[in-house]
Amino acid sequence: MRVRREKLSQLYDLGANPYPYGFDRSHSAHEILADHEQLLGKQVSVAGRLMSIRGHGKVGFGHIMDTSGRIQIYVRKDELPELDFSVFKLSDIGDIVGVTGEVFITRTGETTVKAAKFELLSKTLRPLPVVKERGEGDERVVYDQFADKELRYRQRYVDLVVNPEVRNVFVVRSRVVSYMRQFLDDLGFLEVETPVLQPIYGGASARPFVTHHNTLDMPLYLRVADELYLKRLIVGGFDGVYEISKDFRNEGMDRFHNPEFTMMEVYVAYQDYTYMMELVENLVSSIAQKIFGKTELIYQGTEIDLTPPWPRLPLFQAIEERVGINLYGKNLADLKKIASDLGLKVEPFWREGKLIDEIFSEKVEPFLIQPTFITDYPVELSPLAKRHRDDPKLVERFEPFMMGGEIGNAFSELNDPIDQRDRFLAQKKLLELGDDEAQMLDEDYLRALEYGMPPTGGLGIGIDRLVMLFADQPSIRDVIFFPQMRPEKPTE
RNA sequence: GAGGGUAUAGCUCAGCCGGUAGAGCAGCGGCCUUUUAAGCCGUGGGCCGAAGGUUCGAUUCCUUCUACCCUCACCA
Repeated sequence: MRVRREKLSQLYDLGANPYPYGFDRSHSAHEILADHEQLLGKQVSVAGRLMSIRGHGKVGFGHIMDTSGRIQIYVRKDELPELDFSVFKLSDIGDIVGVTGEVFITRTGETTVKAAKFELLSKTLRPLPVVKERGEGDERVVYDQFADKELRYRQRYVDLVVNPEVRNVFVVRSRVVSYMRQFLDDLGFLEVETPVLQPIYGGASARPFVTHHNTLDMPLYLRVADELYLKRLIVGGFDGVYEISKDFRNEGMDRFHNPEFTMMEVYVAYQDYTYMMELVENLVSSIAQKIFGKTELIYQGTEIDLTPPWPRLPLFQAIEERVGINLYGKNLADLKKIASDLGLKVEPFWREGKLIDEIFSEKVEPFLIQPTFITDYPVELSPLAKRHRDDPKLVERFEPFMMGGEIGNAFSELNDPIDQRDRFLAQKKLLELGDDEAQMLDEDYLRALEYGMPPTGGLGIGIDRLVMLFADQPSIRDVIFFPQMRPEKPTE
């Protein structure tokens, strides 16, 4: 770094401005490579980060990288102003530069810009980890990777510069969200925003983050879900609303969980959960269609076929197929015995719903690789879902599973205010029993339901997990720019 | 929370059975007017994660701590 600062003052001495105000680009690197036949001999301007330098005395080569890709540049002492050549000589890998000159093809056949002007656009003071590559495609060997995962997550800006495939993950992420938005807009749904800071949290079983508002002198919770506010908007008369936003859950972190994560929730009046199933499979498969041009993809070496319709499998049937026991109607003692016979560590305070859920997550979920809707959950697991039309012990709920994990949650929304109050009261009991994830009773939400909510289908989809699928990434940290980390130790 | 792993140069890593460190790349200086992991010559660079212990002597063995990674648990 000291050396770079010296170079900086040398640049000032030469009369060069290491931090100018702009640069007019005529082409991106990719455009020049793609159009090189038309552009041969023509003047172009490109700008980007200098990723390699090969000096040869009075000549030099280098590659500059912009968002679109890399292009080689060629600098000859006798073909550009003396100042520019001196500036080139003082350049380091990582510097941001602009080059103007004509396109030609080198002896070795690479399309290259021969500099008539070489301008420094921003001098770097920290050395960039240098990645060198040799070969193409499968033969490609990368040297000196910026490989330390911790550093890559902490200094994502460096990761993005040095590891181009990382940038692509986030391009995919952006496209997934944008196609999703387009899909929902095309259905005529309204994108809305609801409070992140909530006096009462609800809509999911999860521990919240708590904060405090000074003026009102009251605790506020960061939302764990958007659900209850979006349904208030359905009460208010919108036929379809959706929100794409961050939710916050004060829970553990692993490759499927980050304390803040992105959720899409959509609510549609006059529809039920069967409509939402079709919506999910059409939404996901159409995103695949737009990204890959087909509805199959490879995730971590396994082919996943997203072509609708996806199988619908009732929860109890799914368990029975895997475990060989039908858990429906079993009492608490039976369930405990079955669970421990299956090798699960049973906690004494678990109730029927929790036991069924545990058996399912342990024995069935990991095997749900291909997209599958698991349907019809026990009522005690789902305080906001409407009872099943054929069986009051179940609710009309489904979760889409794939890659051995859940990517969403949906139901026919409970709009009976009296039943809803009873469910809240049951949750309250759980809360008192020590279940710190049980939901709070929300009087205002009940009041909204008492004003009448139409039959409604609702759905939440975990965007991060969907992006993991589409970008073929093994961890949620790989699809979040700045995943949560412990604070850095104050060094330096 | 439990178990395992890792921590050595800017980066990636080597360093056996204890004798205070090495490679490639990057850096710096030089030569080189079509190179592409450019080449050639030269050169600087390390509190071997922290603290303690064993020992004549610790990067190496032991303990503790810290950070990160992985697996499990928790968390749908």
